[in-house]
Amino acid sequence: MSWRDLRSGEPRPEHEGRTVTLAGWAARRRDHGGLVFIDLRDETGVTQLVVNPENAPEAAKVAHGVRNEFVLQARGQIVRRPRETVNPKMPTGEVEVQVEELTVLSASTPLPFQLDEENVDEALRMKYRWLDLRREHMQRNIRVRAQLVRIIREEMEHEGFVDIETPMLWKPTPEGARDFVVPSRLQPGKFYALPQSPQIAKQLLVISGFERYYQIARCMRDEDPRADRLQELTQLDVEMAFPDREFLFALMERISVRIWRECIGVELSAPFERMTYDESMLRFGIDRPDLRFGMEIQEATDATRDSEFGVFANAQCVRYLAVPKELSRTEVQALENQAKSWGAKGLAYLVFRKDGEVSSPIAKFLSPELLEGWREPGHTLLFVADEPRLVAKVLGLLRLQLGRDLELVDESLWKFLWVVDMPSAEWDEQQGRWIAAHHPFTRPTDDSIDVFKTDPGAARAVAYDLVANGIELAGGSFRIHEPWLQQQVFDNLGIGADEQREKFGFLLDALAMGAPPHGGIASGIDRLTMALLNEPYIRDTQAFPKNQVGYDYMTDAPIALSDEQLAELGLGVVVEVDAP
RNA sequence: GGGGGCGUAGUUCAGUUGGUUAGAACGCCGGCCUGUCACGCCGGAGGUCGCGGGUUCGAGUCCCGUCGCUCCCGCCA
Repeated sequence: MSWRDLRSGEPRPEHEGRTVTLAGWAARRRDHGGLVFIDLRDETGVTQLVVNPENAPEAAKVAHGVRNEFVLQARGQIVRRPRETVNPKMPTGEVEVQVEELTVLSASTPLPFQLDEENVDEALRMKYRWLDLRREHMQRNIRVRAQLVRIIREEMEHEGFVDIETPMLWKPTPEGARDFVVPSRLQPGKFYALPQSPQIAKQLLVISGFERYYQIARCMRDEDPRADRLQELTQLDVEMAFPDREFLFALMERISVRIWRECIGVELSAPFERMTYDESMLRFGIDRPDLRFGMEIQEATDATRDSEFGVFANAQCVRYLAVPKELSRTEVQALENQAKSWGAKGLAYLVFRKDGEVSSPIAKFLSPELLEGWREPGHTLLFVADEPRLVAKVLGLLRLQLGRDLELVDESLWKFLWVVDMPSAEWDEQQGRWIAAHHPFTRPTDDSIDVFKTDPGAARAVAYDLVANGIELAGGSFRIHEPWLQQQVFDNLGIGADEQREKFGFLLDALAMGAPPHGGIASGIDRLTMALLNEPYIRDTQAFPKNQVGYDYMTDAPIALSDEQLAELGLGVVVEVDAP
């Protein structure tokens, strides 16, 4: 049977006189005792039903009993509304349906929250996600996400990339993020891992002769979620043989331009700007700079080397932000607390007041020439003195926070850029060793291969990130295709020969059997949607997200397993935890 | 693991210096209503103020603890 021959967003004056059947949800009922109006909603829009007891007494009886979110089917005639009752606010506002038959296809209990309510507690929204998703805002997010994936697929297919699925059950790897592990019934006591990314699989596919691979891939990482990152994510995963960085950049730029144009009607200018990692860290204190506002980090290490202020004179690095506001002591105090929570030991400041005065507890330690050089009336200089990486981090975070708080950010802008010449390795404070900055398969630049031995921090990789408005949208690299080089990089990272064999033997074997030069890029679909729609929370780009501790309000997952299930898997639970 | 914020009807919130029976709006229930579109009008139900302890004649309010959520740092190759 046919449920409807017209959808709720469609009725127009040209349909006048047609008898149609509509079906959808009762968004709102206005019951006048006699006449009843019902706004019928489906995914295409809303149409007003009018039920008149004089014409349709049975339908009127049904209509009186309709409540919010009942699912209805209505048969009736499309009529032009009397001129004074036209509703210009709705696309179908010139017409309405005079209902002859009204059927309740499905009732609804009273709702835990109203669909048009704002600021509803997120836990409640998640518990009743099927209601939450009915809201216009969420419908838009999920649909735009689908649209963006469609554009990506079109572009990838157009360039001859082949869509290949890779396993969800893979080998646990201690490098990188924590794995979600999966026990095995047929192999008791052994475990798979859910993929953090299809990184090795896609390299193997290119080695297999699929010169251009792509996948819209699900990835899982057992790390703490944030507003902009979740344990489960979806990424566009790309790999190609005989890689060409310019080709990959142009491809991603083409995809970005189409997405911004077709989804939100914004025209991006490509090619995107490029900036080296070092420059980004120096000027913005972060590897994904937000270029929508200035207030760049300023260098003061040499200038303060001989100052009488011991903190400056003795510090490895002194840098500052020139904040375009005379901050109060209270404001500076709050910022200092913030800075301390990020690891700074303190926050020195100079306020250049508009009246020409300088107010600062440290001014007396600084030479008049220095102060004159910095003088900028109406500004507050915020200094951090420490080792360079910490200085960059703290000032970078302060810059972002002040950019938001002082509304320095021009929200109308879209500032895309490529960050290039990424470092090869990073010092891991906790482990006390160098670890791969991107991943251990990333290709060092030719002259970095030897540099690593003497100065690991200076070694660069053929790696790049795509950044928009301070959000990392994509990241990729060229990979190592020579077994000897891969072994050497493993060596450099302190992964011994036995460990290499045990964890990555299959990769080393594959590299030894005709592996072409290859490289690629990956782009988080959730993050992309978030950036595109200016959504503050990445959760609202997924249909069924989990909360900050990985809990699913709707299904109650994760749950404890029964003793039988555990026994079958050969598992025992050591730590008893209460259900959330 | 650490720091900040929040927790009061179904929902969103208010609740003064600690002081009568904890309020409003929306939603829900009943009644009236034939041109509304956030329909309107009348009436009603609905609360362990997250939980536990303390101070006090008296605690939603103050103190301590705890739980939960959220934002951030760590972590996220």
